[in-house]
Amino acid sequence: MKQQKRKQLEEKGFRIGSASDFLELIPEEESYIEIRLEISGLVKSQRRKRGWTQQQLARAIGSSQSRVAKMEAGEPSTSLDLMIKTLLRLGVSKTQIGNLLTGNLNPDFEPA
Amino acid sequence: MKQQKRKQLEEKGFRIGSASDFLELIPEEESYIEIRLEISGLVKSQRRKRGWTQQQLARAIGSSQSRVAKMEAGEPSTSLDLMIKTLLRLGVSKTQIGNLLTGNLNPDFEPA
DNA sequence: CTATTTTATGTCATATTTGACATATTAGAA
DNA sequence: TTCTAATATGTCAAATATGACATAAAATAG
Repeated sequence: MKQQKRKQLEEKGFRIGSASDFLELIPEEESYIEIRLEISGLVKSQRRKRGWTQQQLARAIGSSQSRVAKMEAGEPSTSLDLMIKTLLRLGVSKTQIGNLLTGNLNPDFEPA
Repeated sequence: MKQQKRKQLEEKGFRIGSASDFLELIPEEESYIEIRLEISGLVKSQRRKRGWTQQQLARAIGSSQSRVAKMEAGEPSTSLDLMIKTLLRLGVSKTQIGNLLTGNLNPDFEPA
């Protein structure tokens, strides 16, 4: 029942293309949403790691608590740009963000 | 003369914070722009690798040639979201995007 | 070189994102 | 439990991104 997943995403506000006959997400759409969710998840985990409230983080990036909540929920109303800026403000490096996407568990890993 | 760099970015449309006394970009702003430029650079190189014109790529993502040009130039008027969607449409994987950010030269590298 | 294709740049109406705010829900402590 | 801090959810005006279009500049043939 892929219909379920599709509905959930659309309720969240994602615009999903008509895709295949079985109404599955095409791989690109899956990957795109996956990337957003991983990034937003990192925002949440890093904020917590630093013991900050959403309110504190919001001030640090010149935004509001509700925006941070939406960002951490991966809502489509928040951009990857804002998420990346937020991660950087949290002290997360470009390399760490890269490692998140490659699936490497060690955030500070660097290839030879 | 960091002033120069700052001016160039502002002419391009980037909004730069007041930053330090020497009007340098704070590290986060540097990193953010760096990330955007690396991503946009990958769009350009991958499009070329596939022998596509900007017009062709534009059609593939439901956009326009001018938007692709701006994206490849890393102009602030184009979002990371659009760049990522574009890369995925070009067949670039999440892992490859990650490797770009970690600085790994081999796009298909995966850590043990 | 000239013609043709490709890419860059500027503008604009529309669409989406944004911070701010109110308020609901949840988590955690006493 | 009740009280309180934290987080989630909904709305909205302002800010920003977007596709489309025109046209300039640059690249590439021929």
